[in-house]
Amino acid sequence: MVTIYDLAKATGFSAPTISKALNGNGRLNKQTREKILKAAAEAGYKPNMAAKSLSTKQSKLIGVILEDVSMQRGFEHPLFGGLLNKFRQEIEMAGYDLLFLSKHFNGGMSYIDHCIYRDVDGIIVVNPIDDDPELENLAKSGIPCVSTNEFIKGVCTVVTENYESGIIAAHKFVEAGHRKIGYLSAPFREKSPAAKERFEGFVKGLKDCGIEFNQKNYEICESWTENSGSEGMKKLLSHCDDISALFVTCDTLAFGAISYLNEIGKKVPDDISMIGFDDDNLGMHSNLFLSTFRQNRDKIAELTAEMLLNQISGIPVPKIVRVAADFIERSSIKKV
Amino acid sequence: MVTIYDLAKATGFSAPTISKALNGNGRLNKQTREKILKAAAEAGYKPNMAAKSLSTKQSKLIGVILEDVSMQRGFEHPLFGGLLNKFRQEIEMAGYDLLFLSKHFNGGMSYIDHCIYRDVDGIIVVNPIDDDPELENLAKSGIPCVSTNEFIKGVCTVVTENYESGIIAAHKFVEAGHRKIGYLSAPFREKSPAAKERFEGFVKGLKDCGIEFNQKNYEICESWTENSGSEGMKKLLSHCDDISALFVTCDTLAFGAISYLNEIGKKVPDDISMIGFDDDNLGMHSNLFLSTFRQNRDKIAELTAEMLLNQISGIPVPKIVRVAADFIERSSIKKV
DNA sequence: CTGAAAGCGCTTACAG
DNA sequence: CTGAAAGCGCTTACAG
Repeated sequence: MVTIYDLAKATGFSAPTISKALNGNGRLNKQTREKILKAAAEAGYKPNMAAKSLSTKQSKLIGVILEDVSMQRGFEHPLFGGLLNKFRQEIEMAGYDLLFLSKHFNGGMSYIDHCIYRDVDGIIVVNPIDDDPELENLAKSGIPCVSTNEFIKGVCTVVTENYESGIIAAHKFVEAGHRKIGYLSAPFREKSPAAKERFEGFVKGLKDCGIEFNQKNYEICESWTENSGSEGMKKLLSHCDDISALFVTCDTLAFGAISYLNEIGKKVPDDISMIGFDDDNLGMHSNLFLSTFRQNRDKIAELTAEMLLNQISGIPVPKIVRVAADFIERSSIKKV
Repeated sequence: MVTIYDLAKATGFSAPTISKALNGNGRLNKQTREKILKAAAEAGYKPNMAAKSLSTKQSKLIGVILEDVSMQRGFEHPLFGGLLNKFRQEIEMAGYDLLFLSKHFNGGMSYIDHCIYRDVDGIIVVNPIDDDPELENLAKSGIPCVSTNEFIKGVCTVVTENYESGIIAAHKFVEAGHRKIGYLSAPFREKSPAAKERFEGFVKGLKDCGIEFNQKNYEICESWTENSGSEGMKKLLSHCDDISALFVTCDTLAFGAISYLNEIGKKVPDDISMIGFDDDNLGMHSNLFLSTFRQNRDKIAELTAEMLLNQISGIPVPKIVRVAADFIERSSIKKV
């Protein structure tokens, strides 16, 4: 391992001068800089991050909170995996590495302790545990923090245009001639606006078309899993109108609903049209038939990275940024 | 931020003594230790990893190489995501964090440079770029290293029992009465034994049953994607016997093959029985009908973590450990 | 059992 | 433009 002292000896300059040359900051004679850079390259000098970190108080580490409690798929989650891939690319270009924050670390550290321990420069909350009280503490800790699709007090966030998507879904159904329309919802959560906003947008969209949403045609599933989609569908059918179309908060639930419908001999879209949300990979093999919304993972990741990096640099950032979802039309909507 | 010097001042002991108490190493008076620990807890002392790392030369960081070139799904890859979830849990209990190694870091660092920069204590190669020359350099670097399902010179590895699985697949088909059997393969790669071993096991399995595998019934796809599965299937059908059963190296290819078969009006398993490999999430919504093998992600992750941690501690580890895959019988095999 | 000294590799003011 | 001094927070021999 070659250090700046080796370079100092080799070039005849002092350690601080080597440091300046390497980091490109401060005034320095052009020739001096070049000589040092050349020596560094020849010697195969690699900076040591621990030393840098200790003296600068910057770890160049971004903490990630990704607790996939709702779907239990961890890295395999349909949205989070893709989002994180892109986010990682973005921050890597700026010299940052990802560090997954954990509560189970080293026999039960809190997120904050983990952050302090590793001196993370910033945090991205991709998917936390519902209403985890630790999150607001994180926000208060002063560590730059940004979330995706999650409202946390004091934390700026990038959120999909759920409301607008709901409106679009309603219009799609109405345009296809549907009038008796149902809604199968994921559970509402205070901090995660998806379920609520999609529903409200949907009701608004129907209203735009002169249709009052009928509460009889509404049901909330117990969680975000496929199974609860099946059960929710069963419950919904037990009290709803003879609906010809159904909007479902997410594809996972939609697939569960479809399974149940198939069980009782009903087909999508012949008997009931359907729109989901997420463009879940799981759907790729239903012969890509479920119309759905695809959250713009790349855009969300880019904006999140930008906002976090700006915060770290002390540049003010907006509290909320919205990103449109793309409607993906496939064959689950029947014209009537 | 409270440091060991603060604790030294508060308790009247010296910094080295504080350090000993905190780390539980070296001889120390029991009361002294207790007094210091109590003071540390009261003051809310958190160790600083950068400082620790600088003086001990241990970062408590495990580098991860995960370049999903073949399927391009990154974190969303069917096997790697799950494997990494579990691996992360294991090493976190030992106080290690994950650090994703990248070639694009900071404008193009090599893996090794990234490792040196962050001083990683060990490396797990989950899925590298095919025949990346950098890998052998990593092995030579002396940093403890372990791979999964990948043969790299000088690196110990945990591999699924591909050969044995191939045998099982053959037996399943034969037991169901099939005689004219085909094989649709992923491309062979020198370092990744999956495709080759599965095929060889399959041929052996047929032989066990007195059936000589007919090379006419064999085709290799161009990559691991669904599309190439469709194309491979098309090619296979252009020259094979009237096969009634087909083993496919992986589910992704199998799904592509099924798509093509459906296109030309053939059904699985009515017209052709099929077994895949991976228990890919993608399959969950084909109503879970494709029989397949599921690699034991948890076991692989546990063993990988154990081997890496042992290596870091200087404990010798075996070169290769094999883990059985579970055959998952669903409804894609028709009795004839 | 405990502490004084030195060091890990780098950077930050501050002089000159 | 360049360097001497000190410091980041912790640990490692080595004395005593």
